Amino acid sequence: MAELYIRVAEDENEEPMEIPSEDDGTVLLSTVAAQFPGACGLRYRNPVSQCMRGVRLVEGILHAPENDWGSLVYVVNYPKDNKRKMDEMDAASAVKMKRGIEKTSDLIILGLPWKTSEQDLKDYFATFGEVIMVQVKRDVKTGNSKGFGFVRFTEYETQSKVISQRHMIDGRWCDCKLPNSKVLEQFRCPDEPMRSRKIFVGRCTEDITTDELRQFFMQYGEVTDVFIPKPFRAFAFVTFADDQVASALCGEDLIIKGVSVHISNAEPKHNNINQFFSNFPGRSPSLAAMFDRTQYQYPSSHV
DNA sequence: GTTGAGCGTT
Repeated sequence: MAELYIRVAEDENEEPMEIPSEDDGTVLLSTVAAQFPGACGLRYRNPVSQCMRGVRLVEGILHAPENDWGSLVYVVNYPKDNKRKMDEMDAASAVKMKRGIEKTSDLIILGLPWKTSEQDLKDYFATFGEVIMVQVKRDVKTGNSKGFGFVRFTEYETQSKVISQRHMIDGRWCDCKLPNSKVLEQFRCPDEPMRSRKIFVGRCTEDITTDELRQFFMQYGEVTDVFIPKPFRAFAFVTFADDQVASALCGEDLIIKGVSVHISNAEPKHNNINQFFSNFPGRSPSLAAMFDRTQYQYPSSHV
């Protein structure tokens, strides 16, 4: 079935290097990157059409075309360009390309019946468009639903439609909204440099390993470190070679192994507007947003 | 074993 090694080169005309595959026939992007630092994927020339084709990449795992790598030579992709050395602007724009102009967010679903399951949610919301994540928040001890959950769609249009109306789910009216955390982030200045190469990955589940985090985040840029505190505390740190990659990811919700993790600055504890305003019951998002903006009118050297 | 406004085990 699967070959032990596949042939990979920086360029179609260069001498290929043999790279080992996994037992299931897939190839880890990290294995490719071990030989070609900064690699973010593979492509190959389709012998029939003579066009270049991309190799499927899912969460750091490269999948053989038609279940067989064959003896083709696979060419390494680098972020944005074929250039091994990307400049700083390219690093940031490569990430921005990935998230698009109108990015989708997790939506909070309020008012769920206690009995509603994740499958129920998926079945219901799939009638609006492709669903990539659903969660029902539960009591960790009892497993009982807390009556709210989250959903994420592929298409921004689907998200807009879902927000615009009420939803009858299992006999109760429910509301879908942007979570408060997102409302504040909307006003975050995306070009504000962070100067840190390290990101905080919140809402991790215990089954996500350092290897999986590394393989997942490699698609955005070269990963130099992954740290998961022990004992388990539901978060991790990932460090990139390039601070602009880290900066561009901040505020994102990314889906790893079906769970929505939240990316933020790695050292926000003392300077977190979100937490500051969450101390006020009846807090005003617009007030928070104004405060947020004033933060960015000052040079960040004193922060 | 209950409940019905909220905000996701930093």
